[in-house]
Amino acid sequence: MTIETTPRKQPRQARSQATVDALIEAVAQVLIEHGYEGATTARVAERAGVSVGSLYQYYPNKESLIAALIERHAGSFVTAIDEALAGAATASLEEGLRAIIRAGLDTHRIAPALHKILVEQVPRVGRMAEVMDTSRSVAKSIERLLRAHRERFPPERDPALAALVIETTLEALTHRAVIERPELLASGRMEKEMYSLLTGYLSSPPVLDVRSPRPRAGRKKKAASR
Amino acid sequence: MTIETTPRKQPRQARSQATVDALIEAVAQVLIEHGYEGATTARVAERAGVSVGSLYQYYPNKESLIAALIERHAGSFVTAIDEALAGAATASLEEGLRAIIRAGLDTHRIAPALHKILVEQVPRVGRMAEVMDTSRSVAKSIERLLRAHRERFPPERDPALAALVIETTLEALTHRAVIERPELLASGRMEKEMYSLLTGYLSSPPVLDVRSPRPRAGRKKKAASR
Amino acid sequence: MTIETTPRKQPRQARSQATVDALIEAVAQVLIEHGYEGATTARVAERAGVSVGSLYQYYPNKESLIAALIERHAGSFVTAIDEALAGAATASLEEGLRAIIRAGLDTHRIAPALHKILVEQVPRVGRMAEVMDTSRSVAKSIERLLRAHRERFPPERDPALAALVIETTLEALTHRAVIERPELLASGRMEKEMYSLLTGYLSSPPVLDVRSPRPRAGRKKKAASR
Amino acid sequence: MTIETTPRKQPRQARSQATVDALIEAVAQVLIEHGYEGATTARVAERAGVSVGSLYQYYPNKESLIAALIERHAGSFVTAIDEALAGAATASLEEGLRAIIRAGLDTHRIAPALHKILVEQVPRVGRMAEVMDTSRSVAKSIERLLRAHRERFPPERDPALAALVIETTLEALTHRAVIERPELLASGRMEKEMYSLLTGYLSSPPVLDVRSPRPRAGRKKKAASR
DNA sequence: AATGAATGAGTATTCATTCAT
DNA sequence: CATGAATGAATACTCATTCAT
Repeated sequence: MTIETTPRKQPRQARSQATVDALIEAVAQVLIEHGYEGATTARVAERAGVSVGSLYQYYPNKESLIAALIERHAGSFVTAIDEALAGAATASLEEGLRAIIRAGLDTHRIAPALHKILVEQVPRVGRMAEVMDTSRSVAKSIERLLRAHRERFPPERDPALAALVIETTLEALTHRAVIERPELLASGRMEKEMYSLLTGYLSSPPVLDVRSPRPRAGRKKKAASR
Repeated sequence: MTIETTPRKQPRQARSQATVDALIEAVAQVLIEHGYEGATTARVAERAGVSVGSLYQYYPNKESLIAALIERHAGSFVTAIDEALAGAATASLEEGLRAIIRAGLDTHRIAPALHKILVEQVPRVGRMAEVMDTSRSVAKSIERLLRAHRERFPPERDPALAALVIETTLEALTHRAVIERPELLASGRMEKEMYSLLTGYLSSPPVLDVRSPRPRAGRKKKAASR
Repeated sequence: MTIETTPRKQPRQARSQATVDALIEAVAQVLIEHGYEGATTARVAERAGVSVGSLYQYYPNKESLIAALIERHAGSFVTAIDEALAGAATASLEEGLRAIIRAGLDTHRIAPALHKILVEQVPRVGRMAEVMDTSRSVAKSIERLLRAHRERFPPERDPALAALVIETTLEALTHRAVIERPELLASGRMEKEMYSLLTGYLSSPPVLDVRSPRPRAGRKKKAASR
Repeated sequence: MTIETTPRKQPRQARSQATVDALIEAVAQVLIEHGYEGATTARVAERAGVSVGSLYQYYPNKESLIAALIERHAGSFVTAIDEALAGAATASLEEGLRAIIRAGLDTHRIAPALHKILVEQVPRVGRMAEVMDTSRSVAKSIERLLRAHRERFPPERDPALAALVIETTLEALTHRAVIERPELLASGRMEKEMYSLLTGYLSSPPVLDVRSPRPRAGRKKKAASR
């Protein structure tokens, strides 16, 4: 009696595909217009120009419908990152970081309103939690980038952890900018800050002990005072 | 005809105060156990050991009840940060950063499960959006810290923007750690990474132009290659 | 954000029409059995043999459902009056009056119990107030009748005012008879009194001054003493 | 287990009486301001400046409270009519009618807003039905007036029935004027129409048979053509 | 007597989901 | 395959009434 959350059928006919597309497009629109609470199946179906019955023909429940929408967006995001890295992989670490930053910002620039809703209102529960989690995949890509430039970091640096940190911060900054400070996106300032943050982070030596800072901890102070 | 979201009455009798406390405690528990959607007023009232009627005697609607819970938590967070900075204000920039990091992590360590729910499931809509927004206040505090050490940064650095970046990243990293990688918290590794991130960011010179990186951009490379 | 009170959708399938009919019939019955306060949507739906959901598929709220019932009755009443007058328009004033009286009584004879509830318990508020107000329309019809026989009245008589008086009194008398003295209806006595009241009223000269009746105000006394 | 609807105690102390008065005054105000549905016991108590508990000290339930209000108003109305007739009893029939008309209008002029609510919104159910029925008493008074001038009517005229008709029409016209056409009250026009209606009615001979009107029914036509 | 906190049955309304046509 | 009518469990919220203080 577990709830199905995967699409019900792989539409093979053109008409079916059109319906599926219309539905996804419709959820997006309805989500933007009415918010998560206001996104009823009836409204989505109506907006898609099909009947509720048809909606359920392709998606077993509301969750799966929204999941599909998210999946598509998340997917395009992951793809963008990967492509960016693929293109820049051979290049320098800096090129790679820039590529990631730009890919992230670009993807979010497409449908900021939708992203806002997705981030702010859609509950990260059940299937949705999984689907919304592009982080792991993106983090993996970043980790790969870092490992490709292993010689640039001291051996104490854990690439997986650094990748997690980078992914998390980039995502958070992108969302905040998209949602609250779009002008920082347009002007390119956010991009600069992100770049500065990442290069600073990666060049900064791993902290040995944060808890008991020795008064004259030479290295740390120096690093910070530069 | 706007919806009231502020508590309904200031309880004057001791009995009332107990009811209010029980309610807040109950929402927290129910939220953790049943998630946002499952947090019905009936359940909360039952858990609090009072009647639904009593719930509505003090909170005009479900939203205001949850908002009250959030407010309390958010409040304690902001307070913690401010106290941390107050204590460290006279000290070095580094002390200040450490204090902020630790205050953030400490606050979230108290009720990570609740925080998870709050962050992942509670829709940032209406009143909730406001109440959940501690960022602005915290960012202000951070900005103050940065300005107090203005001589440490090149003039191009905008303290307000830097504060926004710091606040955003710290919050995101804290949440991620709390939610997905508690062991990073326990081991203190996350704390180190955060510190490294911030010091690196602040010591890294503001990027002049990200878009057209000149092949042999001496300074940047150097900074990054450290 | 005003409350909708008009029916939600025009049923297109035969099944729908049946549901709508069943609902209207059900409200009437429930109203009679349980009174206005006892007429819950659940009860109505149950009596109609449909689910609450179906009720709300056709009526956006309880008010609109009851309004629909009233509208139907009121409509049939207005129609009856108009038909009565249409048929009697060419005839004498007396024929017209008789027709109106009878139409009113006849309509109310159909469902006196329902009328009782409607008159006594349904609050004349919002939409209901409008819908219940057949008076204006009926008064207009009466006015038309009076004007058609203008030569029968002294010029001081204001047909609009007279129509209002006639409409009001007929309605009140009908209701009272229906509710408290059904035997007066059955015996035809009420009909006679109404006729007598109207003809007396219309033949009586408009009073010139009620406030300071001169002791031997010839005309008035005479008129009254007849 | 029948519901009590009579006041709970006869207050003997001055303070009690003040509370009772305040409560009655408060229901009236609340009724006017918020309508019947909006007249909650809490609101009434608050407006009266006492606690809900106190309200229930004097009235066993909401119904009895409103009933008390109605009773007071109705009582003053009946009293007014009776006094009017007592004073005019010895005088002519016309004087009596005028006195009744005026008494009715005067009473309603005092608190038209409250009357509107009472008539339109308060459900005539249970105790309320009784209390609202001043008609019987007033009709009795009118009947007495008519009998006192028995010689003025043909023996076929049933004084009880005529009284019922008069009472009903006067009440209805008064309410309508109060509610919808206050200007007719102010100008005195309604008073004239009422007088005209009553004298016309009483002077018009009882109709013998309404159903088969003889084409040349001399008397009736004459009466009407006046 | 007075207070006002507490009660909880009761109600309107929504919306994901099903299924006969 | 599509439709949209029908379902009914679930939920927020109200308010008359009680009763401990």
